[in-house]
Amino acid sequence: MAPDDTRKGAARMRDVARVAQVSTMTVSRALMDPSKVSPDVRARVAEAVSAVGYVPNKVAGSLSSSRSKVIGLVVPSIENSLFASTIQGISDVLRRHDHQLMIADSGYSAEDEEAAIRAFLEQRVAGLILHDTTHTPAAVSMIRRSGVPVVENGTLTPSPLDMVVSYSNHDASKAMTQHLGRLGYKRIGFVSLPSADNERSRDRQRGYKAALEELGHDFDPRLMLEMPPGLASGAEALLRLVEGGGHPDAIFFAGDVLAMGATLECARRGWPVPGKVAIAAFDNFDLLGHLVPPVTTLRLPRLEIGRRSAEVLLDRIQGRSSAAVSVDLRFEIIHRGST
Amino acid sequence: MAPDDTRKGAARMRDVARVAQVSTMTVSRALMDPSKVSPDVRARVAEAVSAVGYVPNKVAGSLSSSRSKVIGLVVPSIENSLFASTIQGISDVLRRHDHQLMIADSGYSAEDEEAAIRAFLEQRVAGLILHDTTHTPAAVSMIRRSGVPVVENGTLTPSPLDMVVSYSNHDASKAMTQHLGRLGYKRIGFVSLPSADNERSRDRQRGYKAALEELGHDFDPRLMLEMPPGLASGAEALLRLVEGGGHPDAIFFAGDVLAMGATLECARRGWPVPGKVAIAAFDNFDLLGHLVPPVTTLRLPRLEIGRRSAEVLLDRIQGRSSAAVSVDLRFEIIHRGST
DNA sequence: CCTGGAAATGATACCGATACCATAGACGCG
DNA sequence: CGCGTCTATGGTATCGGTATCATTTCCAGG
Repeated sequence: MAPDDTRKGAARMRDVARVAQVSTMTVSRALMDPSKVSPDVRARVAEAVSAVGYVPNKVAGSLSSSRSKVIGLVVPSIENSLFASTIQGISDVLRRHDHQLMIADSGYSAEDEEAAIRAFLEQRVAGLILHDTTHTPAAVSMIRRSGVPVVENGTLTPSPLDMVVSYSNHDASKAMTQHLGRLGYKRIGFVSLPSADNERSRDRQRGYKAALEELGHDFDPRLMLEMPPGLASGAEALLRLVEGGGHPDAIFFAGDVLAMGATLECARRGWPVPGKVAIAAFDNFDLLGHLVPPVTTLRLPRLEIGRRSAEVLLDRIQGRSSAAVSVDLRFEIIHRGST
Repeated sequence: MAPDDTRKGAARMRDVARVAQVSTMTVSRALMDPSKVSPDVRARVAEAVSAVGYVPNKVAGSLSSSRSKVIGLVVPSIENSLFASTIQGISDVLRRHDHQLMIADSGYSAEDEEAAIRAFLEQRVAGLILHDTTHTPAAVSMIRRSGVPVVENGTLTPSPLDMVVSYSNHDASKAMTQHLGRLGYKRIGFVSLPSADNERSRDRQRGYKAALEELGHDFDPRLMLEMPPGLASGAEALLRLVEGGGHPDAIFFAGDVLAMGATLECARRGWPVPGKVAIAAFDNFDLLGHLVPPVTTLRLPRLEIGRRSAEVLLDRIQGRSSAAVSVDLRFEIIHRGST
């Protein structure tokens, strides 16, 4: 059967070429870099493209040019809304630069992260953004061999794979603890997520202890707790610390939505905040500002982390930079009624 | 220069083939369908793969086989945590089936949705999941011509592009309104998102009116409002309705976090809920159950929508189904203290 | 012992673009 | 007027796999 216009399936570049009466090479140029083609031809190609309903095949394009416009992102959990802002920031920048975003979640497991990374490398992504800063050895070696640029953004790790964009969890935690100290609180409790596989969590704990030391407070293990994330978990942590013999006059919740759960629990019990106990949070959910009382927290540059991650990655990909990059973004304390 | 083991760049299948002393075709088979090669060869190939650090190139594979394992998802906003559960559900199922997820957001604009769809089709995705049910004509025609299977899941639209997985916004809205009626509320207010480009919002409005009719209540335009999403917006809606002459004794907030903003505003003002006004919500943020008072809301199958969307899409892609699919998922009313 | 067919493997074309180099014409300048 | 140079365009190899068909080997069954 001779090829004709009625063939099934998507139109290919050669169909456009035939209609426009030029070679495929010229069509390719007309689409990639119109300045290299005469206005006349450019118009004929444009016409032919819409006539045949041509949708370029980037798979073939990527293979041929060994370039891709896809970025792979691995977050611990998609459902956790804390990451949503960062993802949005990445997405915004990528869209502006005509790149695509692939997402996978590791479920907080380094093995699943490795699998996700492998899948992305198989897709020959142009770059990777990883939230976590701890990886399996296999993942590290795959990434190294592939030569793909990487941005990590969970915390300002001292030994990055490649580039880092984050804020310092240590400094933020320390700053908030000192803030509480300066407000006159003497027995400052601290609740974080489990630190076992979580460098961020460890950084926050170290920051807390560093601040206590500078404040001249003794560290009291009865005032420190690790809890899984969640509203109920925050409420439970509150009760355990308040009734646990440590007699806290303030508690700093450095983990996902824990502070919210604790504040709501106080409301349910009618405990005055900060009368009974002061509460400070780590995450900047806007909701915290609307609770009664509004909760003191940190403003973390989550959207900015996403944006900058995408930007430094694109810079590297497009050869505008080659140096090691480490971007330390600012955080800020938002003082509110709860402390 | 003769090819040798020290060449730069990623190892290719032919490198594996050389080391394993077989043809590339055999390597391909050993990786794709091990049952088609002898155990001996299978072992040699496996060894060679790790020896050279081979990472298959799916770009080349997709081009050659004209199959892909990438699914494209377009949501109105990534940052909006309501979609996060759905995305998580999709991601979970895709991971189990060895597929990848590409995400784009439309920023609630049909034009941007079209651009995202075009980009996905250029990547030759195997399937599309779209949250919205209204699309530009160009988007519709591109999708049709491409033959790519599509799932829409914003609402149970009567005229889907292809497959639908959702719950009925109309029925859910009606059910909640009737619930309020049965509780004895006589002047039920209703706040939704702008309906102009939003079929979901329109469905909810129609459900509200249908319920009023069945309850024998007259529709009072002073009791109905459209507001943009957001906490502050919910607070404002509350004030406008309460002080607007409609004298509501209950308000049903059928839009993102509006109910939360309203409930928190009541707390700030010391208005008893439901003494001053009862409040019901549409979205099932778990937070709503922890407010004081806990807020009556709907349990919507967000995670399930994601899972089922991915499942029906994969079924179609893998040829296990071809019929039109419309999955109507259940919702549920969670009665709490606010009503 | 011959033959048919299944199992294992290989040779080669091809997927749909882009890279690279060649070529034809136009134009400027000594 | 000849030559170099630049612009616009095309021919062809190639990216790294998979599809298809051919080939070889081996064994069962008559």
